Amino acid sequence: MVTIGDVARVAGVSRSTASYALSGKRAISPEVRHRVAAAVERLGYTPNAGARALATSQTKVLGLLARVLEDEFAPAMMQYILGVTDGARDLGYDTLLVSEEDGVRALRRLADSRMVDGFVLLNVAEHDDRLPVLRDARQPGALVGLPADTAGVDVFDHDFAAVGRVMVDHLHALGHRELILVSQPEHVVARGGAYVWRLADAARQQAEERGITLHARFAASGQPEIGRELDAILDAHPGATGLLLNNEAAAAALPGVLTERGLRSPRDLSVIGRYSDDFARTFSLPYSAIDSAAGELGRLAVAQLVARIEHRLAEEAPHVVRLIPPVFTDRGSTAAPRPVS
Amino acid sequence: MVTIGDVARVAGVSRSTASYALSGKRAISPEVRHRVAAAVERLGYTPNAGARALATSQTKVLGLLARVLEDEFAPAMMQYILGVTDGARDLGYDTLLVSEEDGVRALRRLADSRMVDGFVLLNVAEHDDRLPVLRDARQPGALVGLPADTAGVDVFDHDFAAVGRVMVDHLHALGHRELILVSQPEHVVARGGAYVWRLADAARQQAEERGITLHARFAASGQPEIGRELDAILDAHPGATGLLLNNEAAAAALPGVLTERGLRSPRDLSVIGRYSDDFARTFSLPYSAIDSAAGELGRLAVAQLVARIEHRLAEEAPHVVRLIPPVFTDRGSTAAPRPVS
DNA sequence: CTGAAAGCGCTTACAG
DNA sequence: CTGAAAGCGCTTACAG
Repeated sequence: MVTIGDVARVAGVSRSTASYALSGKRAISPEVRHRVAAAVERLGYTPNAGARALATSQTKVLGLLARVLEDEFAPAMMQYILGVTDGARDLGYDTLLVSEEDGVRALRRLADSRMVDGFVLLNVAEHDDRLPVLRDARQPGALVGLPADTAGVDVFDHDFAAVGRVMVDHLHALGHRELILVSQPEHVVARGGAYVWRLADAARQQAEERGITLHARFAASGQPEIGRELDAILDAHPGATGLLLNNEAAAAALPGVLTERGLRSPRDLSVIGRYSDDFARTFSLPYSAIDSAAGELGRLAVAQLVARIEHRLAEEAPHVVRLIPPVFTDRGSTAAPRPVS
Repeated sequence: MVTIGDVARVAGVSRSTASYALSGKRAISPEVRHRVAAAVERLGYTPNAGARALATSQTKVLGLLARVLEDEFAPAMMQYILGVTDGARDLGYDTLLVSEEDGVRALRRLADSRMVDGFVLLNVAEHDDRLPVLRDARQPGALVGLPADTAGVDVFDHDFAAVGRVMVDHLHALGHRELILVSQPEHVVARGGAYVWRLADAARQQAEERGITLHARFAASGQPEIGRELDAILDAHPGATGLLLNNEAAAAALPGVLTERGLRSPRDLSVIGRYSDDFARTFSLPYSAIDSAAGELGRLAVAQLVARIEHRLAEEAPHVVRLIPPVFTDRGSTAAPRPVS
């Protein structure tokens, strides 16, 4: 293995000079700098990451803690992860991805062994058991997902409350007076998916303020249950003219359900979903939908985290809670309700 | 930070003894072993990963090189990644995930800086530019995806040729004599997705052997193009009674297309797809399909890689090329073709 | 502008 | 069964 000692010897300088020439941390004569650069080039030198980490207490690695809840659709996490890994690389960091069941253990292991300079937590729950450990760690952390207690961490998430309000307002403005909201399965919520509540509560409150009816329901995250459940939900609320879907599986199942019932959207039913353009395009989800870019959230979290790691933030800079606003993509699945016959 | 020196002092032994007590690499008196364990417990000691890596030349980290081709559906990669990260953890390794555009650079960086003990490459192309670099690296590598030249690496992939044969045979046995195969977009293939060819070639050959007709077509990876293209393809081959889909977007778009045309599966058209149960469930893909578990592939690759890293394989143990067989999931979308009227 | 030396926190021959 | 010491490959005060 070629070390900085080899570089120094070939360049005819001391190891410290070689090191400084590479880091640029002190003035070096142009002549020496070139000799060192040539030696590096000739020998194909790359610093040993472990040695550097030991000497500097910096690993240039970020820990990314993913978390797959039961019944959650894991692939949906990919966009967040790519946002983090790409964002990290742009800032000079690599990313250690951890998916193990026991996030607390993983966090402790990476923190205590000094494998990473900071953490990004994905899929953060309302009362996430990883948070106390993160606050104890010497490395800073940024979250994707809004917990109840945001002390000591930087937080980034979609503004789910705004999503709920936008959904309701959009249909209300078109003249709808009775809506159904289909959320993700209740036990996903129970496991910590507070975002489901944030959206539902805001929708309910907005409906109340507008003086319209909102039926809020949970539903399965896949076939065959979701098809039957949608049918039952539509049966139960024959007066509803608008359907809000916070559940990708429901959006995918709905076209078939409507066809079976002889219904068409938006003629018989206005529909607004919540899913990414990417999913809509690949899986033919045909409804107008609200989303905000997942990758952007990952990048934001990383940028803030790296700023803290590198102390480009004042030591006491307040932690941020940043909720990014929803974006509405119109696919023509909403219209004024049909006049009551 | 608490170091092994602290542990040694508290336990009243030398640092080497403390180290040996922890590693178990030499006999230690029970008494001393307990004192060391107690000290570790009391101080909350965890070895510094960088220091250990420097001393042992082992990082206990695997490099995972993902690669997202243009127009590929990134989330589909998630299952492979989770197979790798979970598999690695079970064997005592962490995973550094790299998604950067320039895989060659990334590979070189991780290899030369000694950040990882081995590599897993995802989405390996027929002539993958990362392979020469991997062969030059001192760390071993395992691939998910079958390249043209498999020298010096362990290879794991789906048996796409078998998938093609199974698809054709299944419909041939039911009495079909004219089939259509819809593959992924041609430029995905051009970028290295040789698996598309492997499936298509095998299907074509099998059709020939069976004496039946197979029309092979490429199609878009999403809406709105895919819907129109499916329509055009069906228009072009009115005599076809069976449809083979190596394209998730096509499977998602087909129900709507068939409904529009007043057709039903399997009555008017037998359909076999290729996608995971997970996708089928979440996105209401209704067709019988062939797949093999992506996560398993990731785990297999990691297991073999770790065996090499830890020299549990004879130094000259031949590299493996392992193709895992397809599994058919029947969703009732195939039947005998209707008698010609 | 440059060099000799100490130190980061481990592991592991070497010696007893 | 245990300890003193060297060494892994860097960086960075200290000295000139």
